[in-house]
Amino acid sequence: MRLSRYFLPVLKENPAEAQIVSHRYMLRAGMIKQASAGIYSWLPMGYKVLRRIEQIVHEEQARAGHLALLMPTIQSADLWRESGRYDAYGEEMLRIKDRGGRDMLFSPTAEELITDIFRAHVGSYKDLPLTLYQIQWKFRDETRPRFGVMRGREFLMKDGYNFDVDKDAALHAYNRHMVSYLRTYERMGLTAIPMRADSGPIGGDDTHEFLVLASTGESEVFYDEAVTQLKLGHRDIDYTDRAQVAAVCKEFTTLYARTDETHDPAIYERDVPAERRKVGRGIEVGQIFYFGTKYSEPMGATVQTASGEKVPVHMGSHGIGVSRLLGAIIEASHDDKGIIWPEGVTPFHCGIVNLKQGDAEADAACEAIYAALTALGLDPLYDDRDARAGEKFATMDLIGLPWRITVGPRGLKNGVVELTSRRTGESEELPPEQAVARIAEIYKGI
RNA sequence: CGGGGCGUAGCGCAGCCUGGUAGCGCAUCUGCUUUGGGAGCAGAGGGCCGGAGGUUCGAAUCCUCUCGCCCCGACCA
Repeated sequence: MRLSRYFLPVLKENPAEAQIVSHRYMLRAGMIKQASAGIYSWLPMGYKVLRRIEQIVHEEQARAGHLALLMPTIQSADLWRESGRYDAYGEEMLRIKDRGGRDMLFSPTAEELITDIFRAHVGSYKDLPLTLYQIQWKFRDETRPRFGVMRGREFLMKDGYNFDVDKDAALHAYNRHMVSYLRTYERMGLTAIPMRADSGPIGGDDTHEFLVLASTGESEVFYDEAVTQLKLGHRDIDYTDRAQVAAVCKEFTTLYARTDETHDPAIYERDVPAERRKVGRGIEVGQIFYFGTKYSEPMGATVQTASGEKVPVHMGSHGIGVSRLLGAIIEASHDDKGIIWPEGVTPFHCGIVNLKQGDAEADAACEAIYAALTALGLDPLYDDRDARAGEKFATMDLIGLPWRITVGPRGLKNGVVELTSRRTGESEELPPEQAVARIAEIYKGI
């Protein structure tokens, strides 16, 4: 993409309403525009990152054997009356009447609808296990939306639902989700720690929240410092292997890590050596639940077992806050100049800064680098504006592309361009072809 | 939902107390000069001051109502 042809309305000054860094930078980098309280338009660059995050979520869900589908945002109240949640959910649910006076709602979550789909089409234990998920907009009419996309009223969420024949199988689904989530967050450059949590209105016995440590987080967290060192890495995982998946979960949930809701000082002090006890704040970027037959029983979602008996299926639900992740990633990765995108989610793989637009040699060198990167399947952003170097650098720093190739007459005289890491600020001079090769190398396998 | 605050040009703000026909910086457009970290000079365009009533000869400014947004707290898969 050429910046002169792109829509990137960057702001030089901080918008008054933005209090936290991710909100400020998302507005300043031209990623979002507020439409009303807690509701945002996603401008091209914000939308690009959003889609990138979605894609990672999809890929990791597919790897775990889960199936994508899409359910409507507007749902009939009838199903919600059946589960009893139409009255129980409260003011957070946006209620609407259609022209026929029928009660409708904007879905805050989809247990009812997915259960309805399941009971209509599945009747045998042979069809299990089954895990269906979607990435769809949700609406929760929060009394006080804030922090930009971190706590909006409308937000994009991945919500998944597993259906299993018994509790053991459902707990395997739970574990499978935990592992797939760990991998998902790691690919985005995040350290998200699973913490034992409260089940809240969804109900159920087992639930973990995934927290990204950040000083602006809404939850207070207590943890063993060693938990932040755990890494899934590229290890091979067979998601159908119950023992292997359970072992990974054990590895990641044995060390103490809890939110203030479930924090137990006695256990904390008993199990965590004093020098490793950490108290901080975290951003909740996902949660997984096992809730058994809470919805399948009242809604009649049953399967026949091998012995011909009809039993309610065991279910769980699993969410990732996709739009919130943008905020969380920025909170976890920025400096005083702007965003620093991890390679896994960056909107463009690298920036090309032409220091002297209009100079025949510099223009030609930039075009050649642009073409070479594009030919390799990479997506560069070429700042071809007729602007001064300082402005181009400031823009690149703000929007946070992890790598920058700087091209100017001075370097070209010696046959070199500059390759700069946004994260470390370190620069290296090398011939254009080598710079291109280095970028290609960096993104191999990401 | 309780408490506090703010709506004036695309963004950031001043003017309001003490009514007299709207201003600054950045951005935008034109021209010239510049060109390795948000350039300089000269010129130009852009706002019925959130909305509706009221007081007044006259309202951005005073009064009433209303809408929107932000902050702290409560709330929150």
